[in-house]
Amino acid sequence: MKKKRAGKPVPKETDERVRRSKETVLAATYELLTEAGLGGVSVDAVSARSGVAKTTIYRHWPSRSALVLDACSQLGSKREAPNTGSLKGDVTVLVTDLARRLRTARWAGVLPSIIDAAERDPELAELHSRLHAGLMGAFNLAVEQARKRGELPRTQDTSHLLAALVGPLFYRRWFSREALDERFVQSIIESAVAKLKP
Amino acid sequence: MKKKRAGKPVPKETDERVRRSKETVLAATYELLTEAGLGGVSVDAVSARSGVAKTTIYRHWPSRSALVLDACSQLGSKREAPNTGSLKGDVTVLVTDLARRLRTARWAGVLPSIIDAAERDPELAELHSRLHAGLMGAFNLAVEQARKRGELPRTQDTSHLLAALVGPLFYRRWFSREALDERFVQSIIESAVAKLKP
Amino acid sequence: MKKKRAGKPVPKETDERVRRSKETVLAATYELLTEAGLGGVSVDAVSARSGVAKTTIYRHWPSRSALVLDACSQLGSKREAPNTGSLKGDVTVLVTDLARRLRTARWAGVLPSIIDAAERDPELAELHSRLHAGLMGAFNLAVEQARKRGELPRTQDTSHLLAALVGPLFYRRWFSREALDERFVQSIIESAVAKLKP
Amino acid sequence: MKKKRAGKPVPKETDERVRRSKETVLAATYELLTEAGLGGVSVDAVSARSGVAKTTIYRHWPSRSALVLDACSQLGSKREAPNTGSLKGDVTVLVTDLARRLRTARWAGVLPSIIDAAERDPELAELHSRLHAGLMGAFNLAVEQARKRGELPRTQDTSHLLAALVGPLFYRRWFSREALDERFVQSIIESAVAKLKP
DNA sequence: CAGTAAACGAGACGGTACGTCCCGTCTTATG
DNA sequence: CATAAGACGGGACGTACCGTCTCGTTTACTG
Repeated sequence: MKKKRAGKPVPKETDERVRRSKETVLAATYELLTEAGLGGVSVDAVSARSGVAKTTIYRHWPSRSALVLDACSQLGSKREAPNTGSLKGDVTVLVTDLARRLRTARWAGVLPSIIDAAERDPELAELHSRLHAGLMGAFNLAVEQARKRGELPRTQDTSHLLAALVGPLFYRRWFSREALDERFVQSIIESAVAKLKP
Repeated sequence: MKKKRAGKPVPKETDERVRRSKETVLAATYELLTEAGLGGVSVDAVSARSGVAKTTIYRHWPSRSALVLDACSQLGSKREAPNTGSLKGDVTVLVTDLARRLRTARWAGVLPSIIDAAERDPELAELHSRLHAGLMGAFNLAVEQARKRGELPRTQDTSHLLAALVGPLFYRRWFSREALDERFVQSIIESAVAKLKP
Repeated sequence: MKKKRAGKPVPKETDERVRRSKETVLAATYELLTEAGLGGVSVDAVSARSGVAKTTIYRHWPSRSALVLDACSQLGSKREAPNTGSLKGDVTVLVTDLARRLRTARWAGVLPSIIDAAERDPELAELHSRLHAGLMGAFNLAVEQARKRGELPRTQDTSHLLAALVGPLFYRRWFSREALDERFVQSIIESAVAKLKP
Repeated sequence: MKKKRAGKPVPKETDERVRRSKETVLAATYELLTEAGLGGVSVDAVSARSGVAKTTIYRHWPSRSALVLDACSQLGSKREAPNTGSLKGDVTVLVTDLARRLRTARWAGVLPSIIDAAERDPELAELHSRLHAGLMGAFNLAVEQARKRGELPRTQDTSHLLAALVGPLFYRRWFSREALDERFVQSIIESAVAKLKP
C-alpha cells in the first residue's frame, strides 16, 4: 500500500507531531518521576501534566514501564574519563563528581524506587542495568587507561576497587543519610587506592 | 467506669481477640512485605491474606506505614558484637555475616522500597533509621570495644571506616548485582582496615 | 460463614445507603434520558450528574441497558380504565388523555430512540414491550368491560380497533408532527368506533 | 489556475475522482444506515466500509447529518398516484403498497432512529420532513384527484383521513409489532373511508 | 450469669488509574 | 490539489484496587 521513495529507505519519525508529543510526554514523565518517584508516574498523571491525551501516550508506549524506561534513557549520560595522567587523579575527579551528583541530582531520589521495581519487573531491571552501566562507564574507562599506562596489572580484577570507591558513597546517600562531604570522599579514595600501589 | 485490678496497673490488651487479630495481621503483613515489597502491602491485601477485616486493621493501626513499621519491628534484631579480641577479627565476622544475610534474608529484597518510601514518608523514614541502627549496631559495638582495647584512638571518626566496610556490600547487592563471595568480602576488609594500622 | 437469623430469611435491601444510591442514580438517569435521549445516557454522564461514583453504578447495574431499563420501569404506569358506562365514552377519555400525554410528557421525545434501540438490543426490546403494554393496558381493560356489557361480541378481534385509535395519534406526534388537538382526537374516535355499532 | 471550458459556465464536478468518491461514499453510507441504523453511521465507519479516506469525506460533506441526508435523497422516491377511478380504490392500492414496504423495505428499520435524531438535530429534522413528504405524496395526489372527481368536497380537511389511514400501519410496524396482513389493511381502510361516503 | 461495650465481619461507597475502543478534527506526505 | 495515511484530543467504556465508612453481629468482660 505504502510506496516509498527509493533513496529514502527509512524516513523514521519525520512527522513533527509525533516528535513533539513524545518530547512533551517524556519531559512530563521525567518531572513526575523526580517529584513523586516511580509510584507517582501514572499514565493518567502524565497525561494531565503534559496535556497530551492518554490515547496518544498509549500509541507510543505499550506500558507504563516502557514510558518510564524511555524517560530515563537520558539519565545514563555517559561520563567522559577525565584523564589526569594517574589513576588516583582520575578517580578523585570521578568520585568527587559522583558525590556532587548524588547530593544534587534529582534522579538520586528516584533510584531506590527503580532498584526496588527492578527486583520484580524485568523491564525495569533492564533500565536498572542501563543506568548502572552509565554511571560506572567512566570508572571503567579510567581503569582501562590506567592499565594502558601500566599502573595496573592487566589481569587484576578491578571490580573490588570500584565497589570500594562508589559503595561507600551510595551507602551514605541512601542508608546512613550522612553528608557526602569533601573529607569523606578523600578518605574513601585513600582507602580504596592504598592497596593497589605497593 | 473501668475497674482495674490492683496489682495490674496496665491491663493493656487483656482481650484475647485483639491479641490474636494483631498477631495474624502482623504476620500477614510481614509475609506480603517480603514477597511483594512495600508496594505489595496494602490494607486490602493484608486483609485478604490474613482473613482479618479491613475495619479491624484500621482500628489498630492508623495507616499503612504504621502497620509496616510494626511488622518490621522484629527485623532490626540487634546483633551481638563477636569479640574475637581484635578489631579486624570482629569486623571480619560481622561483615561476613552481613554478606550472608544480604544474600539470603528475605528482607534484603525489600529494603530498597523502604528506602524509597522513606524519601517521602516521614513515618517510614523513622523505620528506615531504626533498621539502619539495628544493622549497624554491632559494628559500633565492635568499634567501641576496639577503642577500649586501645586499637583505635579515642577521637578518630569511625564513620568512614563503617562506610568503607558495608558500603561495597550494599553496592554489590543492589546496584551491580554481582556476587557477594568470600574473596570480595576479604578484599573489602583489607582495604578498609589497612589504613588504620600504622 | 454467614449466619442468618432464623425469622429473617431475606433481609432484602435493608441497607439505607444502597437504597439512596439507587434512587439518586435512577433519577439522574431519567433526567438525562428525557433531556438528551437514549444516546445522552452514559454511565459517565449519570455518574457526573448524580454524584454517585461510577463504581457504585456498576455495582448495581451490569450494563447501561440495564440501568436505562430500570430507570424506565416507572414509566409504564398502568392507567385505570375510566368506566364511563359505554365503550365510546371510555375510549374518548383514554384517547384524549393519551393525546395530552403525547403532547406534554417528557418521555414522548425519547420513545423513538427506545424503539430504534429495540430493533437491535434485545434487552431494550423487552423494555419496549413493557412500555407498550403499560400504555395500552387501559385500552384493553376498557374493551374487556365493553365485552362484559355486551357492547362487543366475545369473539371480535379488537386489535384493529386499538390500532385505529392510537395509531393516528402516534403518527401525528412523530411522523407528521401536526398538532394533536381536540378536533383531531374526536375525528379519530368517530372513524374507529363507527364501524362497530350496527 | 483552473481552466474552464468556454460553453460550460458551471463545470461542476468535472473531476472524475470527486464523482467516484462521492458515489462510493454514498453507497457505503446507505448500506451502513440500513444495516446498523443511524447510530451505525459514523464517518469512521463509512470510511472503513468505502475505502475512502475520512479527509475526503469531510471535504464533501460538512457533517454526519449532511452525509446521511445526501445518502437518503434517493429514499423519498415520489410514488405515482394509481388512479383507479375511485378514492377508495386508489387508497387501497396505496395503503397495501405502503404496508408491503413497511414489511420489507430496509429503511423501515431505520426510520425510528431518524425520527429520534430529528427531535434534536435540525438538519436531520429536515430529512425527516422530506422523507415524510415523499411517503405521503402519493396519498395527497390521490386526494386531489378525488376532489377533482367531486368525491370529496373542496374544503374538507383530509389530514385526518390520512392519519387514519397510515397511522395504524406505523403503529403496528413499530409499536405493537404485530403483523401487517391483508385483513388488517382492509379493516383500516374500511374504518377510515366509511365516514366520508354519506 | 445476664448485660453491655468492644471488637469484629461484611461490604457499600467515592476515588484513581487502568488499558481499550471509537469518534471527529487536523496534519503531513503522496500522486 | 484531491487523496490516503494516520496522529491527535476527547469521551466513554468496564475493571481493579484502595482507603474510608456504616452497618449488624458476635464476643468477652463486668457487675
